Amino acid sequence: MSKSSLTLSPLQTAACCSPLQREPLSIEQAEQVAPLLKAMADPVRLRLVSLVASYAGGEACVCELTNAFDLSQPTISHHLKVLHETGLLDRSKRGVWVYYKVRTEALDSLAALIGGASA
Amino acid sequence: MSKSSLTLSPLQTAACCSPLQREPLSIEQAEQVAPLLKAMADPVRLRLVSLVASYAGGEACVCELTNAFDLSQPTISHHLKVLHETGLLDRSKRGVWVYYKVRTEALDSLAALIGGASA
DNA sequence: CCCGGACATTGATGTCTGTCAACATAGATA
DNA sequence: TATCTATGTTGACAGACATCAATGTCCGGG
Repeated sequence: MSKSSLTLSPLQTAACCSPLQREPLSIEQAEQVAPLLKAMADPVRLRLVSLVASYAGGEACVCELTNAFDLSQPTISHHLKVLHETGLLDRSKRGVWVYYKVRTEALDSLAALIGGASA
Repeated sequence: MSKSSLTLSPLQTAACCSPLQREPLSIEQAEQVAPLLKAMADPVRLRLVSLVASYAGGEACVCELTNAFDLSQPTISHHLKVLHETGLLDRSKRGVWVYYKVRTEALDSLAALIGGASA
């Protein structure tokens, strides 16, 4: 388990490169960024991210999120895990509840990479 | 899947909604945007997009792109098809060659949706 | 100390996807 | 027309993924 290539935060991956349209991505850069986009490339996870962001303080507990979907609790838990492992959501446990929070910097870095033609 | 929901251009999908972090995506919005992200959520396609953008005039012919990868020509053709069908690349045939071009507006819309910096 | 609720993990399953080899098509040229 | 080259299409297959039911874990209250 080579930690070195797996412990990259989204800021290190998405923010590593100049915008897509500015200069070609290297193979390695592309392979680092792709998982981030893959994590967002799911309707449920897209809604999860936007839902979490809409809650007070940009935080939501799993129970609230689970209720917003017509999916089983393990499925939601799985999606949240994906979003957390890619660094798009932060996780904090308070008592019995687990709260997820959007990592704004991560999303901003991704956006800058994709669209930042003028940035 | 009904056809009516598949004929939406990326500008109609990504540009349809306010930024992710601003207001929760509806189920339909999420299902329209996800394919766009899915199209970009592949290392090869990411590099294809950035490569195309880097060529003169933001255009590149398939032969040039194929040479840049260690993949078969049908595979590259497949990826280009995906990117074209989602509206991320424009296609134009000139003589024997086919040129692909980045649709900047599409990428910008996506970026705006994710990062919500520029509204 | 046990029980119930909140969340995660596991194992199974059906579907999607990236890839290639083989074949098809279209345009230029002799 | 015959042929070569550039590109797209098809069929097949292995690996990835979304989902659920069942089970496990952690914690607070009785």
